[in-house]
Amino acid sequence: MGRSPCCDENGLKKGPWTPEEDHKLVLYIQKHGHGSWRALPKLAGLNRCGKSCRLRWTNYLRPDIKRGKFSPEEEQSILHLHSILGNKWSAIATHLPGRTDNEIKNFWNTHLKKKLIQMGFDPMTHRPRTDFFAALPHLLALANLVDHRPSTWLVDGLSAEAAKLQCLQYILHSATPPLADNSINNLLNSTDQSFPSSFDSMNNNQPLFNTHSTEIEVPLSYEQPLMSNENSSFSLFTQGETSTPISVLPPLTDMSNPGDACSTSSCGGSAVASFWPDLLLDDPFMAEFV
DNA sequence: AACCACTCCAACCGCACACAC
DNA sequence: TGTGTGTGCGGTTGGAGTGGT
Repeated sequence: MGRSPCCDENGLKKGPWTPEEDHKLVLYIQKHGHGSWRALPKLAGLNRCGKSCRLRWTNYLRPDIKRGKFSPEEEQSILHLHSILGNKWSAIATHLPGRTDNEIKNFWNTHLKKKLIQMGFDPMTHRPRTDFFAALPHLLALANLVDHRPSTWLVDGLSAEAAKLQCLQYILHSATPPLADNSINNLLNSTDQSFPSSFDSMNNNQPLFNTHSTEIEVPLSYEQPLMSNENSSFSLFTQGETSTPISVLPPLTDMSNPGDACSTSSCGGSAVASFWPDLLLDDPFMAEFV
């Protein structure tokens, strides 16, 4: 099972195709079909390898290829299919008539992937990013809230330490459900190209994640401006399937620029660790975070 | 006008798999 | 079963195009 040597052969032309080459290839395939790609170049009078001919035909010269910008519907389809299939470009292409896998791949890499990253989503999982630096400002903000919260704000029977742990669990857990496609598309279709981060949603006192459903809720601020401060309380923290509220946090008012959290020395490991109970530090996985 | 940085996409590369012998 | 060939696929790259200074 060796590699095809066709592209390694000397004397074969590489690089951009000329109109004459295109014409020869189209003429030959229209007349004879492509048959064996390896044999085709010689038969068609082309100084190219078969692989190059196949690529040129399937990605550019095929008569059923649709060219031009991707429509919003196509964009939505790609997002949906990618969330299911991953980087299976050829499989995605079969659902988009007239589009090639290469075209879809390029569109993904140059547009959609960047949009998702800009929005704070992992383009591979379609979930909010859970890496340390993305999660850290959440952790710091919530840890601060709990630390400075009067005890009456906590549900009876739960210590502040337990609440902190549940905060962390909530943050990490809330990132696990797949992002609903309509949520992604609502974000992508937003006229504001500077997509808000999850912190913006927190500034507007809107929960980014709905803990009672498997879908992530699109904050109202993404779709329409908030009319007032109604619904200003932070969402209930729930614990697994019991959905038992463990605390209700008031609006976040001290996060005018939470993204700056990592630019200060307070971002250091020891400072972060001081917020969390020792049991977190004992856990090898959690120790990675603190 | 010249230069630079950045974007975009056509084309290439190399791996994996199916199949024939 | 092992080997060679043909093809498909996903990742990567080079250069043309574009916009900013």
